[in-house]
Amino acid sequence: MTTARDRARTELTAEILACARTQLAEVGPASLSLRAVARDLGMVSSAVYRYVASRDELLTLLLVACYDELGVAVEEADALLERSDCRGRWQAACQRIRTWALEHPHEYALLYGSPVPGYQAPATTVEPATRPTFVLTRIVVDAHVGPLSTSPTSTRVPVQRRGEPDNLGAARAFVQDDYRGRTGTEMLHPLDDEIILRTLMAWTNLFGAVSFELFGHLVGSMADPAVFYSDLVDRLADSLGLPA
Amino acid sequence: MTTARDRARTELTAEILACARTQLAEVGPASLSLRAVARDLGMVSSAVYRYVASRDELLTLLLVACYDELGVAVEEADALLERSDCRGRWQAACQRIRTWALEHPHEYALLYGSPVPGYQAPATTVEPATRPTFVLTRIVVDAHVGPLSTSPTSTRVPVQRRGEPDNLGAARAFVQDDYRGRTGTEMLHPLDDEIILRTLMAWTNLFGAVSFELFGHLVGSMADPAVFYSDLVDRLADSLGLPA
DNA sequence: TGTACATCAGTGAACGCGCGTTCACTGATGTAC
DNA sequence: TGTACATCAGTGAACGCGCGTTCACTGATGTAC
Repeated sequence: MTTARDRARTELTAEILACARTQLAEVGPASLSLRAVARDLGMVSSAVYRYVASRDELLTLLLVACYDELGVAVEEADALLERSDCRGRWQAACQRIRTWALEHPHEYALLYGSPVPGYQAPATTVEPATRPTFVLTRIVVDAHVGPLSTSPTSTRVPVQRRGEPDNLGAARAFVQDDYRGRTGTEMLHPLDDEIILRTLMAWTNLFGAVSFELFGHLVGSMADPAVFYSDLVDRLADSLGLPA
Repeated sequence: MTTARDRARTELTAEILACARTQLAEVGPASLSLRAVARDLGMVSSAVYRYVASRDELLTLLLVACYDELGVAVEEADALLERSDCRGRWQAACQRIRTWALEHPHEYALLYGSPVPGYQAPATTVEPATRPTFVLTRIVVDAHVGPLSTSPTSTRVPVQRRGEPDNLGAARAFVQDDYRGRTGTEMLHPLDDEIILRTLMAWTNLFGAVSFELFGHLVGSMADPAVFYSDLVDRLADSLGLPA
């Protein structure tokens, strides 16, 4: 049975998180303070400890919340397009990453900027962190080996050569696990290592470009970062073999 | 005339900077404190103000020092190879960026991570910041339009089309200014916009990959980030048309 | 339905710590005659 | 060369601020008989 206390508790926990989100958006992750959150909510600082064990736990909650928010945003952008329109989906997802970052610079910095000093993210954050990335990989999978693919066997030369240590095993397993989880079946033929590698390159390039723009490194190098980013997204789509 | 006071002053200023560098390397930019520097040097905290106007000025000095250090490291790595060996130089420069970052994670975070809360970098830092990047662009210039180039006219289609706003003007001007500064002459024919754009993409990709590795985002995606990075560097060299 | 007890939210004070910056002062190092 | 003055390095105390976390306590909300 859910009592009034229970309801108040879940409500206040939510309020604390919301207030911390506002804080984060205003001052950034490093300056986030439990006391400030308490002040904003009109409580005494020690009262917050009824809801959150420590500042680090609050940071963890924020980390998860932000990864989820970005993940949802990218998923929704992807879902607006026809499933078969892989290039459109790619563009939408990539653009959403950038717009979300520009709308939430401090949150983006928490997720993809320098680690917060003295804070170690626990394992809880690993799964939410994969969420935005999986949207990208799914689009690539759909284009190449998914139900949408018209070219079941790839003509590209895999990067993985006999005798070389397997550097991409983890990424391959990730993609396959996700596919199994979504479809309930195994992938008919695995994604080329060549495509996996290009996806990883595209992934680092996208976030690298967004970080550079957000952290001010593109100033003086180009007139409009948006134009550069769109170009980048298209060229990455080309390199990933996404049909136009 | 240089008095004993003068010598002591320049020495102590250097010691303060060195101590701040050590501090930075240990605790990161956000936790850097004037008082801690003073403590380490055995002075009282207010004494530091004889040498440095404020914490922000100290941060600026560090920013410049680190950009210079990385710049020198990359320049030296580049200089070890034959000037005509553009691909080798590219590999050496790119690898040096990564190794420097791994050796100096907190310094790298100061340069390329989240902005320090409450700190605005002044214009003084702009020029040192270009130093590592220029090494990369010079290699590309040498390969395409410099004295080493054997193909004076490019066959690539420029990105810039009539009627489109000129997004890469700043980058083009930068490259030309640098060339003029180095050689005293104008470039015979300008670098293709296509190549400029690819250089910018490569640039964001390199630092994106290094940041992702350093900030923990590659964990679980690959076995060995070094292998991935080497692969990335080679592929970028390909895309930039650097001869093998 | 009413009473006795247990649970828990929130208070207020305190601990111990750190920070950047200012300011009046001492004493040593320089400079000008 | 010696004296009078100016410059400047470094001291020590203080201001005012913020932080995370603990703890004994009050009072309201729940629960069990």
